[in-house]
Order: sequence, then C-alpha cells, then structure tokens
Amino acid sequence: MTALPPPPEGTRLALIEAGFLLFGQQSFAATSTRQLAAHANANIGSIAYHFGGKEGLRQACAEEFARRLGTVPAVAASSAHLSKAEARVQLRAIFSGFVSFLFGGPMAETMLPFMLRELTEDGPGVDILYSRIVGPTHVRLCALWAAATGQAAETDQVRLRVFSLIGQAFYFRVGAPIVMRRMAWSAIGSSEAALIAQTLLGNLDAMLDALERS
Amino acid sequence: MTALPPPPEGTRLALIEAGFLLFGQQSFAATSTRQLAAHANANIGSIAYHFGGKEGLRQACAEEFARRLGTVPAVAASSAHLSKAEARVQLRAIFSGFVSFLFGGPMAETMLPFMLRELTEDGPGVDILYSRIVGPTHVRLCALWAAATGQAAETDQVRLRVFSLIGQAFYFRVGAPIVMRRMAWSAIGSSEAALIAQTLLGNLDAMLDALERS
DNA sequence: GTCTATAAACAGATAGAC
DNA sequence: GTCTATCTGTTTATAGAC
Repeated sequence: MTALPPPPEGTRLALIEAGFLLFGQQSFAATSTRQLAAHANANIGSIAYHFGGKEGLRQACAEEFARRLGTVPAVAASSAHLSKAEARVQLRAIFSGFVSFLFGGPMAETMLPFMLRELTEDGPGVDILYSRIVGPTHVRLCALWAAATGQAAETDQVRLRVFSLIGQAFYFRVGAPIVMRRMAWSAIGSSEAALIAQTLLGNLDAMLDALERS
Repeated sequence: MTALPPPPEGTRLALIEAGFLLFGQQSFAATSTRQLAAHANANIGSIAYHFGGKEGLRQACAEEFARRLGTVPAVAASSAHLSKAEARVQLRAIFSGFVSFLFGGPMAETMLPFMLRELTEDGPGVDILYSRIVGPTHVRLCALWAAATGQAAETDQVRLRVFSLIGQAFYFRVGAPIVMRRMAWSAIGSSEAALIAQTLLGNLDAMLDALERS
C-alpha cells in the first residue's frame, strides 16, 4: 500500500487555503501573489519557496483538494449483489448526499468554487480530480444504476444517464446566480437545498421507473 | 416599438469578436488589451476609443451576445391552449434544439464559452443574459411544462423542475472535459450530441410520465 | 524557514500626431 | 477613426540578509 501524502501544515497550509479562497473567487489569473501572501499572513517569497511559484501553488491546491475528498467516506464499494430496491435506496442516498455536499458540505465554501474554476479554465486540477475522484466514483455509480435497472453497467447509455443525473445537481451550483434570480432566493441555504434535492430525487425515481417498465 | 441597436461593424465588431474568443478561452483577467487588439487587427488605443476601456469591451460583448440570441427564432410564444400531447411535443422540440445549440450551434464556438465565463465570474453579462433571454424563456418553458402536466405554472416545484431539465444539458457542456474522458470521446461532435440528446429526451419523457400518472 | 528589496516584464490608460 | 509613444502602476520571480 502506498503511503498517502501527509496533510500540509503551517505557512504551506495557509497558502493553500488562500489559494482555494482566492483562485475560486477571482480566478487564477486575477489573483496576485501579494494577495495570496496577505491572506495567508505570509510573505511573497514564501510562495516561491514552498511551491516554486504561483502555478505550483495552484497544483498544490488541486492535490490537496483530491486528498481531502479521498478522506470522505466513499460510496459503497460493492454493488454486485444488490436487489433493485436496495440499489435504488443507495442511489437515492448517494445522490442526496451529493446535493448536500454541493450546497452545504464543509468543503463547499471555498474548495468547490476552486474546483469549478479549474474545470472552466481547464486547469491542472481537472486531471487530478478525474483520475482520483470522478472516474472511480462514476464507475461505481454506473454499477449501482445497472443493479437498479437491470441494464449492463458499462454501456454508453448508462454512463450518459448517470452523467445526466449528476448534471442536474451540478447545474444548480454553477447556475446559482441565474437560479436565485428566478426563484427570488437571496441565497441557497439548507431549506433551498432541500427543495432542490426533493426535485432531483423525484427525477431519479421517474427515470428508474421508466426504465423498469420498459 | 423601440428601435433595436444596430449590429456593430468594422473595428468595433472585430474587437467584440476578439473579446468573445479571448475572454471565453482565457478569462477576462488573463486577457490583455494588446492580445485583443492583435486578434482584431487593430491597435491598442482603439479599445479605449470605442469602448472606454477593457471593461467596456466586456460589456459590449455581453450586449452583442444578447442581441444575437434575440434574433434566434424564439420558443413558441403562446402555450395557453395546448393539449398535453402538443405541449410535450413542443417541449421535446425546444429541448432538443437547446442541445443542438449548446454543441453545434453557430454561436457555440466562441460566444458560449464567453457567457459561461461570465456566469462563473459573475460578470456583467449575467444580468443582461438573465433579463433579456433566460428569464423570459424560463417563464415560457414553465408554461409549457404546466400545459404538459396539468400543474400550475408559476410554482417553485415547476420552476425547479424546468431548471433541472436545462441543467442536464448544460452540464454536458460545462463538464465536457470530464465527460469526454469517461466516454473516451476526443470531441463532442454531432454524433455525440445526438447520443446526449437521446438520453435527455428519455429523461424528459420519464419525468412527464411520472407526473401524469400521479 | 522567513522576510525584504529589487529586477525585469507587463498591465491599462492616455495624449497627441496623422 | 487610426495608430504610436509613453506614463504610471503592478506583476512574478529572484537574490540575499537574517
């Protein structure tokens, strides 16, 4: 078993936290090393010392993001011998947890905006996120979907269906500024997140029902 | 009837096109006025002359985006007296058109990345996009949804359901780097877009069926 | 390992010739 | 309307004291 990297501490950690916050809020390009150092109560030179430069800090943020996500209790590892009903229950639970993670999870505040930026800027975080988190998790979700519907897991159809499921939740996060206007919400707190989750779980049931009937 | 603003021409147009391309690809902050001028085959001073500065060019890009979207044949204006079946047909057509727009439309190449950036950077384009395009269109979609399901249109439930529908398509665009890896696609062309549309139209039917049965 | 001073490049805005 | 030269400020990276 390979040793996991140790969590960062001290100035190094403070700079990474500043990176999550500022890169996420303002984008990578718009954030200056002076701002980063100020938020971390460090000096400008410390960025070069610890990470080699601004780009190195970005990389370190992406790796720390993946490291922390890796410590979250993963979705059920095995779904080979689940009944349809059991698989549906698990899917609902995972999906519901995903919505909570997006809108209220402990990492949602700063780390998630950072990763959303990496995605839209096609930064180095995308590779790390996909290979360590999204890829493996998507495979497991496809297996669960297959167990819940009786379809074969590794088909384009199932993969796309699972992405469409994730996308519904994801949009409410990325498109939050738009959604909030239309819903006349001033923020998306726990009660708004509950409404969203309710809508999306309804969709999940509708999709599963439709596939079971056919 | 208020006169519509005339389409921009010449250097002004060239700068706006450069803005779509570069702001969309690199973000607003990462794009320099020199780059913009070079892509437009203009000089640096022309940005100040035509738009007052870099921020003014961004605003002009957002306005031009909305102006062009406004020339696209709008979704059916009236849906008051549609049967459930007719409303479903219209919803399917609009939704299918939305997927085509996202992945193959003439504006998809440069203007859409620009607006996605505006969304994640919460730029001035969001206001313009919402008030002129998204807001009115969402209202009409809710009316169609209501006609197709028998629900009342202007409820939180219907509004969120319609957003969840849009979000499915939207995700495939924003999360394209992720999706392409998992699907082993090198690009999302028309055949991949057709697969996505097929998946999402299946979801739409499943949702409508579920609501009709209840 | 921390911090400061400085260098070299680059930014956006502007004044003014044409 | 177009283009150039320049001003002023800021950027990242680095060298070197502590």
